[in-house]
Amino acid sequence: MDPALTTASSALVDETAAAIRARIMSGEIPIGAQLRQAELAKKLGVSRTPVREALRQLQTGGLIAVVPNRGAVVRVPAPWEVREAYEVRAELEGLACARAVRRITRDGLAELRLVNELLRPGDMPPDTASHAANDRFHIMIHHIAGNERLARVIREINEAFPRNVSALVLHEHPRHRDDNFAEHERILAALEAEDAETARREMQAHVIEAGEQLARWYERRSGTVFHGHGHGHGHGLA
Amino acid sequence: MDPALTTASSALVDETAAAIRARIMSGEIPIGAQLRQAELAKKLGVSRTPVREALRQLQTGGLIAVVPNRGAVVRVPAPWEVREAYEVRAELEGLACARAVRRITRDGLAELRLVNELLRPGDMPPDTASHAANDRFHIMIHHIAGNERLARVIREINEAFPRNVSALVLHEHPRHRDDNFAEHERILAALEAEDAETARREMQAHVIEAGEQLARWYERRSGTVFHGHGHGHGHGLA
DNA sequence: GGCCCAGATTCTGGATCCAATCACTCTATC
DNA sequence: GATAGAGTGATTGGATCCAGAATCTGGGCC
Repeated sequence: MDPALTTASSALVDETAAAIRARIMSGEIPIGAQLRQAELAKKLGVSRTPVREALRQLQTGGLIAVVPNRGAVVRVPAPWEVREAYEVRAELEGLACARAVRRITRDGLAELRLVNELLRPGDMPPDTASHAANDRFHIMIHHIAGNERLARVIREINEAFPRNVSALVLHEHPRHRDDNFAEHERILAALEAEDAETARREMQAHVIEAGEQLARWYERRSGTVFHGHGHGHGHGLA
Repeated sequence: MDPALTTASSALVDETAAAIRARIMSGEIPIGAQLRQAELAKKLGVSRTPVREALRQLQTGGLIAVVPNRGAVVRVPAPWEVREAYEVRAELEGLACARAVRRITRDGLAELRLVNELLRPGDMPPDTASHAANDRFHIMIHHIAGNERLARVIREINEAFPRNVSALVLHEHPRHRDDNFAEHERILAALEAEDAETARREMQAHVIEAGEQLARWYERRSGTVFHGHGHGHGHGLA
């Protein structure tokens, strides 16, 4: 990638941070769960020091919250936070799309279509693989846009919310998958037509819609689930 | 502010990070300088542990680069990095402006004008105070926009580049100050006219222009200065 | 029977210790 | 005289130690 932005660091902390982030993203460590340093250290086979620095990194990213003398917890996003973040993301993904129109090649467009075909309704059962394809569709556009900072900021926003929830939302109703696919198709059409403004608008609407679904999920969750009383129930680290 | 996004953490590391960041931002620690943990710890009156975690935080922000086993240095931004970052920032500040149009009050507008008056050409000599006023002008708009995530992302982008350089650029030529003031005036006019699209466009152009000036400064620097703070052939010293 | 206070346990956060890595220097050889 | 190599010094990174804070439990009191 880019040697300037790729802060290599000391490997161990970055690997530790990546490992913890992955477990949160996959839902293995659920939102609201306590992150005990000693437990993570033992599980990952390192001492507490790298774990502490890794947690600090994740805290900066906003994925977890560290309260003084009380440790770290996986943040439970409030619905308004999701809407705020996705409004920002929509603007940025719109920009990425507008830039991509001027830079995309025929091969790139074909590849993009290929990825989106994986999301065509009816083709496959709702699983995590199709959600990965969904991510890849967006990431490919960021790459085509050719602005590393832009891609990085979007990625940082996404990393503030566990992906398993997004996957859940995408698949909880067939309607969502159908809409998602159709929106992607409209974006592809605008890219092919080299219509930057339409591409931007379609992508913005697409992201806002996804954010709204996600926000509604968190709304339902806060309405139905007692978030609290988490005194050492299984932690889920296996 | 917001208890959810304000990751309070353990105070000491955050204070340490803020202190180091401030020294870099002010130019007291120049770009390219080595950041030795023991030295910083002694200077700040803490042990190396909080310093290490603070450096990790700053690394995540992109202000410094940490190379394994070789310590941290204040990053020297490449011109293309500045242009990339400011293109993203322009988009986001444009969004902030568009949102602000729909939310600003008469009092808010008056306050904004007052701050910008501090930047009127001829009123004061080029010093850091006027650059602080410049920052405040933008931050006030972010606040009025009422999207904390948006404000935070913009702030994070700004914190990737030392502010003293921005101040330097703003004042290195009277022309820059004049342009800067005039652009702010156009933004204010659009805000007062409740013309969201014009406000957005003016702010975008304003930020892009500032980014271009900053990028040019780094271009000149890399052309004239040995970057590497060269002890390359200095073995005969002392 | 419920509430409040005190002690003990657990965990985080700061400091210190030690090993490993890297840079720099001095020397020996070509 | 220049270059390659070994040795030494400095600095980072990982592990351990210790103190402070919070929580949980148990007992006493109302």
